[in-house]
Amino acid sequence: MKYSNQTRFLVAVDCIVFGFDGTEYKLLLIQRGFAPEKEKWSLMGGFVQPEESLDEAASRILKQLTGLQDIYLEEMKSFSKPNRDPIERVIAVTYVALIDIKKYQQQINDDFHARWFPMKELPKLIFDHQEMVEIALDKLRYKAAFQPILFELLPEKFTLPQLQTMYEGLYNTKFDKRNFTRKLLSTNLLKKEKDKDKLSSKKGAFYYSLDVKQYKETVLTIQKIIPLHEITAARE
Amino acid sequence: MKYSNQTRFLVAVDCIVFGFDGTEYKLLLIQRGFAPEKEKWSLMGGFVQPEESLDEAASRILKQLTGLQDIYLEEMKSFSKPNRDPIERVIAVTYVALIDIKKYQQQINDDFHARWFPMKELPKLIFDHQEMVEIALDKLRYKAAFQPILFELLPEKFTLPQLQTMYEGLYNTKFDKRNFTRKLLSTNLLKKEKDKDKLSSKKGAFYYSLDVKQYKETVLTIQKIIPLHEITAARE
DNA sequence: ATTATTAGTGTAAAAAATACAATTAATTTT
DNA sequence: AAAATTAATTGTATTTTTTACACTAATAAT
Repeated sequence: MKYSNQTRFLVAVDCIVFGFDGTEYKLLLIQRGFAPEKEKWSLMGGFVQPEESLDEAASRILKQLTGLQDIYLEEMKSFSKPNRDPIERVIAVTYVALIDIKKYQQQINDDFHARWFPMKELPKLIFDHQEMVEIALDKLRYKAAFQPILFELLPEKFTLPQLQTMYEGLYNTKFDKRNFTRKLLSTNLLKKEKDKDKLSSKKGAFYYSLDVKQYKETVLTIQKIIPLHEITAARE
Repeated sequence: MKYSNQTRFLVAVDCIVFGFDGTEYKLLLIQRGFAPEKEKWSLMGGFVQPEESLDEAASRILKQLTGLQDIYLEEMKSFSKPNRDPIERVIAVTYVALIDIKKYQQQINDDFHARWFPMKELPKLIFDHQEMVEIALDKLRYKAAFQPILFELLPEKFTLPQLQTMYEGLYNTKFDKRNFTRKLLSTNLLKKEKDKDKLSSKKGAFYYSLDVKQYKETVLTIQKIIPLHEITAARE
């Protein structure tokens, strides 16, 4: 027994993978391996398979691309204009992933020709992928203003100046460092380590790490991390 | 030219339609007209058609159900477990709509047997529709804490006590009325009318209306309407 | 030893949020 | 007509949060 007389569609998942290298935000792109638009830069995506949910499809695709599992991954929005793919109608559901660039290993499988691009130097992307990235970035700004999700971008140990650079980069602004660190420390998510990062200054900056227990308790809690007027454009 | 060897799927849109009658929140449900689960209560949904986007499909479905156009409607989340529909795999994308109950006309087409149910007296719903509603409600709580979207639920003219009841109902709490009205008036979204609603009290409460110009400028702006500790669960 | 560079820190003022209760307007009852 | 009832309306003082602002500390390079 089936639903008869209804059209069936190709459904794809496209992953918008953001990274942060301590200085700037980057986006992970691949060179598309098949026509149309072969060799053009593209988000990592793939067709949904018969026995997997969309979440599972997104995890599978991300694992293929990065070799990583258990990374931050969240459904964002569907893209479904009938002619968005010139070959055939494809309904795309996008997912946003946040990963620590340093954890990323160019995988077993280098078939994808994946590359990190600084957000300010993105190449032309296929189809509506540019729009997907823009919306994803806006939503990330919105979300990160209330929930401490940007920690997903950081390595185990990071410094307060790195943390601040990360937030300043997302909102394209400068924060006063006394007020910023006071705010972030007041979340109780940070544990001060004993050693310092000496790479970026003579004095060296103490490392901090995420208090994972606190984080798990708090990540779903709403906090005002960033002044609301910094959030400008699209949002959920 | 087509993408060969890929499985195609039925894609449906399901609409979670919230209303508020001045006292309590309600959900618009229909009795499903075909098997399986014929006659059971269900969200209003339908299959995506070949030449429409998902947004267009949602608008079409909502128009069929309510007779209304140009109502608040936003994509929420996909639901895609392979066996969520016992007949055949269907990937559902949900939309949330907010409508003024008083504008709703039981349509030309009464075929759907649509009915408003108080949120606290929902019947058993088919498939995963109950989960959809729960998630939608959580996301509405989140969103309404920052953007003045609940006005979509109100008629042209409403009173401050009604407004407060609406917010208190969503967050299942009580607000101090001096503080609450001060907060809402400070948004500059409200215009005081000359007449009063005499239905719910002897003294009568002045009507207010939405300043539509201000609203259009402000609706995408983030404001802290509700204390953050009132927001508990799911969010975008 | 001096210089250069970035990390780290405290306080006062302003703004926002909260706690709190008496008065007013109109209808209903006596 | 007076009294009682009911819900709407209104202000202030206190606490909390946010903002503005500048000097000292540590180390490497010269």
